[in-house]
Amino acid sequence: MDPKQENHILPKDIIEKLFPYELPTPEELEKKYPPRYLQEGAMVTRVGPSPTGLMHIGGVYSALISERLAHQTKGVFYLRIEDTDELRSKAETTEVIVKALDHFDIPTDEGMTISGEEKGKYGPYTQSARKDIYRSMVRSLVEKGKAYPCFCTGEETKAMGEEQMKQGLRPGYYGKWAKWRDAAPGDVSKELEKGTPFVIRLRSEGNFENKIKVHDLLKGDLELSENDIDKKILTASSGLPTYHLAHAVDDHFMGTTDVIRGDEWVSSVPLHLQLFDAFGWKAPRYGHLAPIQKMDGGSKRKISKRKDPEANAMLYKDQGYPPEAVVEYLLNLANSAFEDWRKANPKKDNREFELTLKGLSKSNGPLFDFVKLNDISKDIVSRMSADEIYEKSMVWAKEYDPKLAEEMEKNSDYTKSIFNIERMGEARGRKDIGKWADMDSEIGYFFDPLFDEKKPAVALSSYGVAKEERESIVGDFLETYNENDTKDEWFEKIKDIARKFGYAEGAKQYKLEPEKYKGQVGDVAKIFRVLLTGKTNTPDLYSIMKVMGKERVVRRLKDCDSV
RNA sequence: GGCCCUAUCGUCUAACGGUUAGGACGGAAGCUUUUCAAGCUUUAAAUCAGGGUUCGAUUCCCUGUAGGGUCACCA
Repeated sequence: MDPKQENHILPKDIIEKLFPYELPTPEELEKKYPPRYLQEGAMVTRVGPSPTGLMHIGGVYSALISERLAHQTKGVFYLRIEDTDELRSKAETTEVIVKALDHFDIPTDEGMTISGEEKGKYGPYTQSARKDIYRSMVRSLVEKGKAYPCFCTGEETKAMGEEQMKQGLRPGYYGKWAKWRDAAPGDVSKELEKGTPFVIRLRSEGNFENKIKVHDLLKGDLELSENDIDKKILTASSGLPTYHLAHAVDDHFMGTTDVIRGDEWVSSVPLHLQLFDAFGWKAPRYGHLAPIQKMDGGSKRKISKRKDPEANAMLYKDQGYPPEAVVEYLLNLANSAFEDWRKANPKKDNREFELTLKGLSKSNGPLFDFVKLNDISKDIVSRMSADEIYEKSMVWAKEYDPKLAEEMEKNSDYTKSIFNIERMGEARGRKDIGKWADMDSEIGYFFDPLFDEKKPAVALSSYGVAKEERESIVGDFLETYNENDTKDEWFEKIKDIARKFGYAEGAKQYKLEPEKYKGQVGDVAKIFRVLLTGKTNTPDLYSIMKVMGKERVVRRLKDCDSV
């Protein structure tokens, strides 16, 4: 042992008082959590959210990347609940996290499950249940003189930081500011006697002037200063570790090989390396992800749990985005080659896309783009069958739009034929529904009770046609309307009406000689469309009439008198 | 403010030091037996600025500028 360090080792009896617990020894822990036997190249990754009641979309993003990397290499992906913040953690909200991962189909091999039980041999997977492990490891550090107790109060350290700032110094517990670093054992005893609360700090041997080279999986080679701050690693009274210690201890005993985490940890890497080194462990590889950002006023900023609803992963469920749409959007952010892959393999499961470390984009923080998400989502829905849409949207509607769900359920065959419009026999359907929350506006009018609610909107729609003319047009149509007409026959009748009332029978003729006509056949069709649906943009009108059935069509058209 | 990282169309991003700087979303235009959507065709749109190094720089170096991160607690 380094003789210099030996001088700082506290007497045994003091260490006993520091840790008056029955604790496992590090050797016992090593035995209990042996190395994992995995094939060469297998990655062990994890996601470590804190249970604050919300799952952040960024958490889903890093979980997704971690999960894909692990499973593509036949490794292990696990969930660890990081609830070491007593004030903010709410135990019951672990469920939120588990459900979110389940919703986005990000399967975990170990950790808390949806049934509320833990699986895996490296548990417990909740940090608050691992206090003895942290205490044991911190004690071993103290025994080696690599950590020590500090009795400063929060106010004291705060005041110290302010003083340092005032003097233009780097704030932090280091150098001569590290009051308890070399305290005499007697002073320590005295405080212990008094029962002064204390924390354990790492005795840093680093020098801020020294640079270390770190290879980041995502950012490449980085040059960082050594850590010289005696960081707090354990709150003695609660036995709870700080993130830093918990990270080192847990990721070591749980066998993590690759840590994918947020950007905000980059500057802590030297500390973490120091910690692994102090324990004599091999550090994992690190990959730091830039945060997803949004535009706020004129500048970019990280999307925040508190201010931005879109930060909440469950928002996307509430809105009825198919989970795979969100996943594919995130995959695309992670690696833009995904887009090309998807184009080349429209039908494949996105799991077949290989997310390589090399391909991960070195983004500096992408802006969340809802327009793009919508496009991806519409594409995914357009590839679903009518039955699939029915099933999935039903699950959503039951929770979020009971009225719509009721109608859909009562009229299931009718609803499916609605979804089949411009979908039957096509490779892909209309690209109009992006999220289930769109359903009410996109197809709600098919159901009489929902259509009735929209009537005021129908009345407001401008037809561009005088009421009398509109009524004669509708009257003419009803005289010859036969619901068994083929599309061509049906369209001929519409054209007849158009001609009769002075409209061009096609857009082309109208464009050639606009002065000769009142409008074109599309304007005539629009009258029927608005009367039937309350909208100016809908799927193919002929199909709509077919699906609605004669009775409903006639009723709604006749209704035009009252509109 | 110190330190670290980053800088390509509006957005997400490609491009061994040699490309007409590519793609996607969005925009615009056109085509299509009715609207809307899709589809197809076309199109506008970018290397932050200034200095180097080099035959040649989006790419390497320096400076500036801008953005992000971090520096008390929390994770």
